[in-house]
Amino acid sequence: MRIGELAEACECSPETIRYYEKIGLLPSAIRESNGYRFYESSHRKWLDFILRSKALGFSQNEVRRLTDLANAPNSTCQDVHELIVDHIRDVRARLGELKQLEKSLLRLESKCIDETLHECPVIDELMR
Amino acid sequence: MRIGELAEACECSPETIRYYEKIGLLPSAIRESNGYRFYESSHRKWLDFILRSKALGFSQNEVRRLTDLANAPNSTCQDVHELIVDHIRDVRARLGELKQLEKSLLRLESKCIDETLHECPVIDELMR
DNA sequence: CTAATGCCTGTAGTTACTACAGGGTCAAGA
DNA sequence: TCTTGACCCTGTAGTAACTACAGGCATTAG
Repeated sequence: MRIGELAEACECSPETIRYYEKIGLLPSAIRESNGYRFYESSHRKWLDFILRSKALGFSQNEVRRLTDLANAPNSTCQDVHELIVDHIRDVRARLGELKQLEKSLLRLESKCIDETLHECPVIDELMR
Repeated sequence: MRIGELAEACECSPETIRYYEKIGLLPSAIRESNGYRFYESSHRKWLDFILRSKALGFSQNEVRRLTDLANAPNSTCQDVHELIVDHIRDVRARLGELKQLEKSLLRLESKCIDETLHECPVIDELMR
């Protein structure tokens, strides 16, 4: 299949596919005689793998490590486990920050009532 | 004070200050005869305002809207309130996504046990 | 006098793409 | 036969929000 079909099948854009190839995340496509990229089902699997990993919040770098692990015959499941545990820690850290943020914002919001700006308590507090 | 002092006082880098000036978020500094930037306490207040807003997760664009509101004499506190409510909605959306992510990752992680990669259930699932 | 700071401008790099510009390819319709 | 439209190609620039130089003055302490 060509890039447009693959893009539709995986629900991403052709630009994204070309980009992943360029940065070496996706193996290069074979070329038709006219220069068009040609893909087989293995490419689709690979791209799906990448997109699913991204959907789980893994960065490009982490996805690269995952694909490397998937390809290395002498790596262990333990390595994958570590990657996931690290990532869960990151996600939890971000969750904590966001919860804190939500609390601060709610406190700020509760101070905000319909008045003229000159007495706006939010601006006052931010300005201190 | 000079840029280094201001940076220390506000706990950010001189580069960040120059950057904020460049994009028009922070009013331009007066220059000493040698070309060095010179700041007064009003600049410090302004920079603090920006940094506090950022700490609350507001984007540059939102911070700009906040500073505009703080400067416009005929705007109402209602406008500020709207900005905050919008932002709270964003934060909550991100919180929801992250929680979902955490759940998926934990499910994945629970499948991961110490085995050789050939049977790694995580890779299998991502590859499908 | 010189070395160490601190300051200046301007550019490039970061992440993960997206959006062109300017061109080639190919099948179907007038 | 010609042209129109839908694809495809490469390469570059833009996004957010900075950070990190490179290359060069200014000032001050020893």
